[in-house]
Amino acid sequence: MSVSPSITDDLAIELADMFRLLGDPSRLRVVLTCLGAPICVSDIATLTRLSPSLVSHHLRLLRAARILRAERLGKQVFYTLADHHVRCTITDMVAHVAEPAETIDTAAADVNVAA
Amino acid sequence: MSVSPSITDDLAIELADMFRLLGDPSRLRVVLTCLGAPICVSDIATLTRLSPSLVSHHLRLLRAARILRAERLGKQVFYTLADHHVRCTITDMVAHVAEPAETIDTAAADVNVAA
DNA sequence: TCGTCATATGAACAGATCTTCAACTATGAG
DNA sequence: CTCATAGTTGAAGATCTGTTCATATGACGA
Repeated sequence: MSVSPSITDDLAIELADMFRLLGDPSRLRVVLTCLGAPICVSDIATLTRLSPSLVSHHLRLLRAARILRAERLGKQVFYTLADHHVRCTITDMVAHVAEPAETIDTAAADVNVAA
Repeated sequence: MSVSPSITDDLAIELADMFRLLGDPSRLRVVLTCLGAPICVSDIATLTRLSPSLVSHHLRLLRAARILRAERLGKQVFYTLADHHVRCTITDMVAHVAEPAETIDTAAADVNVAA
């Protein structure tokens, strides 16, 4: 249930890299645009109201992190989510921001600090 | 199933804020330290090998974003995850970085683009 | 081949942000 | 009250990062 008994620093860095990529509003909007059917760069730019250049810069980072996947069809390149874990991650975070009143955590009941 | 038909820019900004907070290695390590039982600031500092001052700075941001929750017991302040959505978010992202070979997405199967 | 559309890339600047250091508040013991 | 411990806060600086502009690549049609 818990993420892991002990998470190495390397994993923490890798994890942080992923979250950091989703942590920019413009770049996140690019990702959100790719939640549905595969979409080409110019359409992403139109929907997000970002310049094609900027979109391309962001797409390169998202591709490198395997958050998005690219596929060329003729002149256009279509982008989709690389795997469903990213979708779940975003869904969970949406649930978090959507429930401001929910502060009662079920887990971590007893205070048992080792040292 | 999908996150939402259309996500507003405000939500995107709010979402990005959350991800950005998890996007720093030091700050993420602070959060990871709080995955288990409530833990006090000095213990977080020891485990993460960060200065108490820096830990406190990070904790303030994480508290403000309702990622962590604080509770005072005597001189010490104990921190825990504010809700389970954050735990899920991290778990999903761990799954993402742990499975580099998984590039076949179950959703978004057919490429059905007009253009 | 040439021209055009779609996308990608590199350099450079402005703005944000992580970290440190010092000083400050709060709680409890003697 | 005084002291020590635990934690917080503010300012300042070095670093990183998002964005823009200009240029380059790739693909298709004439």
